[in-house]
This record gives sequence, structure tokens and C-alpha cells, in this order.
Amino acid sequence: MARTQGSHSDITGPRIQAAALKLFAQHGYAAVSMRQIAKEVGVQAGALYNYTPDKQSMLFRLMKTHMVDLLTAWEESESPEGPLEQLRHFTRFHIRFHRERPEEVFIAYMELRNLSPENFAEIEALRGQYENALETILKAGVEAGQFHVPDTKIATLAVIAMLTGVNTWYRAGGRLSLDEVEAIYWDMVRKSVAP
Amino acid sequence: MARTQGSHSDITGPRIQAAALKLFAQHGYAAVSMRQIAKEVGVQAGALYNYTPDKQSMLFRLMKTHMVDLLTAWEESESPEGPLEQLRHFTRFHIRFHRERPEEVFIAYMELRNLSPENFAEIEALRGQYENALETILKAGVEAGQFHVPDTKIATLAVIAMLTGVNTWYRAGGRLSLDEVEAIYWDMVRKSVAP
DNA sequence: ACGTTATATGAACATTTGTTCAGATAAAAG
DNA sequence: CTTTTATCTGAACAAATGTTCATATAACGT
Repeated sequence: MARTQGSHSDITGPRIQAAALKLFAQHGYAAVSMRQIAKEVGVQAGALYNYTPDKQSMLFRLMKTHMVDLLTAWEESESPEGPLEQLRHFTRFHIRFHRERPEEVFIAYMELRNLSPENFAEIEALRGQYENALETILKAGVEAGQFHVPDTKIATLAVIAMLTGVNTWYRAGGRLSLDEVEAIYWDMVRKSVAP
Repeated sequence: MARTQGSHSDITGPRIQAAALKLFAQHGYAAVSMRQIAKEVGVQAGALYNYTPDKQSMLFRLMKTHMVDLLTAWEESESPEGPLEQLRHFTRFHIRFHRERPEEVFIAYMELRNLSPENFAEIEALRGQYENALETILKAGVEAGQFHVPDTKIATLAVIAMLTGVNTWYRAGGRLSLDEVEAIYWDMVRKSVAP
């Protein structure tokens, strides 16, 4: 056999991406073989190389797409007036965006060490941009006297770590709705930077 | 050749543990081979099997030892009076303990999915015990009217996520001393659960 | 209908993987 | 010194790894 009926790169491509995403998130990049990904798609391993130069590029692509999506979504979101409202907006945005992409988030946090140095640097730069968005808000709030944090850089990382932690326990259909979760976290974030 | 001069299980055993710890933390469990571990120790791969039944047991042992050490250290630490002081004590303890064992912490968080179901359950139970320690403090504080948190379980996870995040950026000899870091985080934790 | 291009197969490759084991040597015990 | 026990080597195993490529067929453009 050779080319199969109905085969098309517009279909196979995304399916390969999706399979890699799922399997990397489930078992980890290093533990997943190209043959497993191919099997998930219903194709032979060799066919994957029509869509990626190598395995490592698949990982990088997933992570980069995720980070770019994150930054784009943030920039496109409506930013309210005033540091306090902006912080609230960031809190809601972060929880919601991350909750919608648990697999991408998991990979973006866990597989950094499997990136080549150049790829790693690129992802880290994007992450830095995102952190800057929050730090800018915190700095403005401190200057306006609405926040008190001993160190805006650390507060930024602390808040992000706290919010991202939602993904480790939240399950849809659980005890709490996403709205409730957002309210709870917003209460804690708001107070943690209060004067 | 066969048995080597000066060889002794009391020496080789710990060295294997240390090598596995270092390499698992650096490259991830799945990405590290038994031969790499053996090479780090200066021994052939076959010799490892005098100390572990298989690779997976090495991982489990590392994780279990870490979790038991954590719980033991917590139980042995002097607990002050009153929820607020206990929360402060927990904050300091958590940051310090985790800062002293970055490799163990990293592995304990990242390699859960590589455990067999039974092993996973055992580690998760230990983690649950530790989380309970904090939740107990929070509950007491809420009852005494000293804390306000919408949900003690979530607050527990949020605080732990925030504190463990220290490990992702703190480097000895950096801009801030460990004392300063503790003070900064304590400020945020205290306020986040304030009434 | 036909030529071109896109997309897959399936076999092959050199390496590497976790693990086993018989045999050899060192250390400890008698 | 001799025997027993502990510890390691080195070779071996089948299976799995990432990747390449000649080849075949489907889809598309004309």
C-alpha cells in the first residue's frame, strides 16, 4: 500500500499535533515514541516525517504555539481601568485560559528540559513576556499606593504559581464551578497584595 | 574482572541513589538509562541490580524517602501556639525544607505519572497527609476568627503551590537571602488568608 | 483522460533500551 | 590458610528507539 484513501495534510497534520499533545501530556515527552503517536493517528511512523523534521520539533511547536496563543489572547482581552481591576482581570483570564488547555499547560511546564538550548531560550522569553504583563500591573498598583508587595518580581511569580496550581486539582463537574473558583482565588490574590 | 577492590554495598548503594537522584532531576526519569546511572557511579549496568529490582523501584524509593522525610521533619519541628504563628511556622518550614532538596522536590512533582498505580497511590497518600497539616492550621484559624478563607481545601493547595514555586526561581547567592524570601512570602501568605 | 503532485506504506538501519546470568575476584568469617 | 559470602564484570538477549528512503497509490490540475 501507499497513499491511503481520503488522506490529506489538512486533516492528518492537526491529528498528529493532537495525538502528540495528548500523549506527551499523559506520559511525558521522553516516554512517548513516534510509533505510539503514529498509532494514535492511525498511520505508520514514517508518515510523521512529512509533518515534522524530528521529534523534538514536535515538542517545540506545541510549546511555542501555546505560549503565542497565551500572549495573543491576553493582548486581545479588554483591559479595564485601574490596577485593582486589572489584577482582577488578569486573575480571571489566567485561570480560565489555563483551565481550557490543561494538556498544553502541563507540557509547557514539564518538558522545558527536553528543549534544545535555543528552543528553550525562545520559550523562556515568551514566558517572561507574560510574567511582565502581571508585574506591570503590580508595579502600577504599588506606585498608586493601592498595593503593597515587598518585591514585585517575586509577587508576580508567587501569584502565577498560585493560579496555575488550579490545574492540579480542578476537574470539571466537581464540587465548585469555575466562577466560584475564580472568586475564591481572586479573594486570595487581592488580599495577598493588599496594603 | 569481577568484584573490584574496595567495593562495598554501604558505599555503592548510596552512590547509586545519589546518581539516580541527580540524573532523574536533570533529564527526567524516562530519559535516563540504567547505563547512564551506572556510568555516573563508575560501575557496570548489571551491578545496579544488586541494589534495585528494577528501574521503576529506584524512582519510587526516591520519592517515598522524600515524602517520609518531609512528614517526619514536620512532625519533629516545634509547633508554636495559635493559628497565626503556626501558619508562619509552616511557611518558613516549607520554604526551607524544599529549598534544601530541590532535586527531590522536582522529582516528586514531575515524575508521578511514571509510578505504577499502587506506588502512585502510596505517594499521593503521603502528600495528602502533608496537605492536611496545613489545612488543619487554616481550619483552626477560621474557627478562631483569625483567618478568612472561602474554602480551606483550596486555600491549602493555593498556599502550597505558591510556596513551592520558590524552587523555580530561587538560586543561592542571588539577589535575596533565604531569610528575605521567607519574609516576603510570609507577608503574602498572611495577607491572603486575612479576614 | 493524463500527467503531476501529495501523501502514505513498509522495510530497513544502526543504536539504545531494561534486564539476566554465569563466572570471576575481593572481602569477611572460620 | 581456607571456606564462604558479597560484589562486580562482561557478554548476551529480545525488544524498542528515531529516522531514512524507495516505492506505491490517491488526489488534483489541466
